[in-house]
Amino acid sequence: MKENIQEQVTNLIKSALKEAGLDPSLSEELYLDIPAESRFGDLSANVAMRLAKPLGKSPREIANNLIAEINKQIVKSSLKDDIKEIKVEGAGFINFYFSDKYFYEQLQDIVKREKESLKVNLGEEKPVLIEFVSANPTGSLSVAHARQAAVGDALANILNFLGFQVKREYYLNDQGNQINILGNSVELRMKELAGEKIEFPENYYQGEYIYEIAKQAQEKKIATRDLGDFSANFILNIIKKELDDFGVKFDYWYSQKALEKSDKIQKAFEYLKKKGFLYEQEGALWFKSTAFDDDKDRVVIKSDGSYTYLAPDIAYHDDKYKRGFRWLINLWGPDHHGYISRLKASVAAFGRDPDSLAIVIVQLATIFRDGRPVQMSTRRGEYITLREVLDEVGRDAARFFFLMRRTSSHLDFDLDVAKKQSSENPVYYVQYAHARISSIVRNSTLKLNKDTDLSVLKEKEELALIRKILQFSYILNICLKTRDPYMLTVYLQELSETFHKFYDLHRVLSDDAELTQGRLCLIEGTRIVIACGLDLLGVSKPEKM
RNA sequence: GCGCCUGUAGCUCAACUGGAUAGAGCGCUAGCCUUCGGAGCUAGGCGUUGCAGGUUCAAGUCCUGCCAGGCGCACCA
Repeated sequence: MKENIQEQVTNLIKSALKEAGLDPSLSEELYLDIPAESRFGDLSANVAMRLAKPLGKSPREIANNLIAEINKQIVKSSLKDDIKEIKVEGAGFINFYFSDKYFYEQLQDIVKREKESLKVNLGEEKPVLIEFVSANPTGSLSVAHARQAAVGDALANILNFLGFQVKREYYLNDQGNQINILGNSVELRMKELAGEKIEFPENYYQGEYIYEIAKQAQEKKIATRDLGDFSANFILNIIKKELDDFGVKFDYWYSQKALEKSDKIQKAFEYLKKKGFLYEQEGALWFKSTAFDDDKDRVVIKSDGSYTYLAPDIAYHDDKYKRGFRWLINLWGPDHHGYISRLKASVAAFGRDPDSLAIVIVQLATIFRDGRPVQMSTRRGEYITLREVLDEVGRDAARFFFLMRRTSSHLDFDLDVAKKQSSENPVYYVQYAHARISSIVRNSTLKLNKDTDLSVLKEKEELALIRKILQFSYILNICLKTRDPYMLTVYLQELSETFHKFYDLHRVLSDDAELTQGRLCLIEGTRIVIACGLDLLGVSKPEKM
């Protein structure tokens, strides 16, 4: 693929600034974006407006001077044939209009090299560990976990596509209080099943599935002290199956129990002690997180000698870096946001850049059925599970819906809409575009000729479609910057819409062989991009529906 | 009380690092099937962007205050 045209244009503007005798540092203000409407060109620069004040000149005057300079330079550059026109518009925007030739070349490249042509290497093989879901193995995954799974997996796919070396990890909380309570819950249910009269505490696990585990434990004659592990393992297998059916595969399952058995926590503490970040007070051991922007210091070893949750977590994150990862991404629920500063503090205490740990807070989703929110109560063990959503709407709709809103925003998930097979349902809308294109290509008597002359594509809708196709990598870039795959779902809907509009006005298959060939390439290019986007989201791309 | 998130059309949401006339879908109304998949397309109106100030050439976006909602503030995990 050619050097990114945005970079080239940026460089062009920078050197024009220099030639115009302007302070090069002013170009720091420079930025380009793709205008919302194509009537403002394909790329738009706002430098002139940024420079108006420091230079004491009007933005349009500056813009005109810059354009004159750019025009001089462009003749010598490789952009000569790619840019058709540069205009000052509005308050002083410098708008670049790409040539049709540029569009045809790019489209041809996509049709020929398919997915490979869409890749942009931004990650430079940087090893990234993305940790998500990490739910305690004490019950089925909830919709909150489901959303994290969808977001984490799609984000991992996107980063991988952009050239990062991504691994997915699930931190397994297989030891501690919750597991003990789980074991006790099962023990009590076993007694109940055996006919004993019991009183079941409120903080025990209330769900029906505890009976099922109790039955199994009875049959297998599990010793009482092993009930916690047995139950956790039993549930873990359920979770693994749920994730598998959701299409999410983890590279690593990191056991907290194994971590605590190792000497990693002691080693980490020794280091922190040496650096003076640990101290004793009131019989407990404290981590001096206030040295790194935390509100207060945090206990790591309680006065009864046991670890707090933070202790293994400090060692765990130290270990992530020691395993060679240079960028850590954690997906957490909103209830954990107060935990961010102390974990980042621990990263900083090891002398690492706290920004190399990114915490993405995944907001909750509310499930709607028949137009009303479905009430949940974790206390009674009543909550909508990933399994139920999967059974009800299927994997594709579930994954797409969980990604449809910005990750940091609350999401309303309407089960009734997710089940609909109409334009109301965005998943079907996008998949339908893919299936429709597949069908046309299948029905064509002419075989797709990837070398055909694309300059037959002159209609407004055809060029609009190419323009949209070419925005794909720009969109992935936004996903990277925002660490959020959601923009891709918006883009795929827009791309599908642009395609449907084209389709409605123009016939692909006609008596005109050259036009037919050109349009076959156009829709095939569209299909390749949609397919690639759906792959990244973990949604299937049907050729027939 | 302190901290984080949210507040945009009747509803669900967009608006990418501040950028051009704040956009989509649903719902409502009226159209488009002898043609490649109608699971599609076209047209119609819906706004004091919670309120009040401020910064800026430019504010839904940034800052301050207030109002409303959600979440968090453990020697729980």
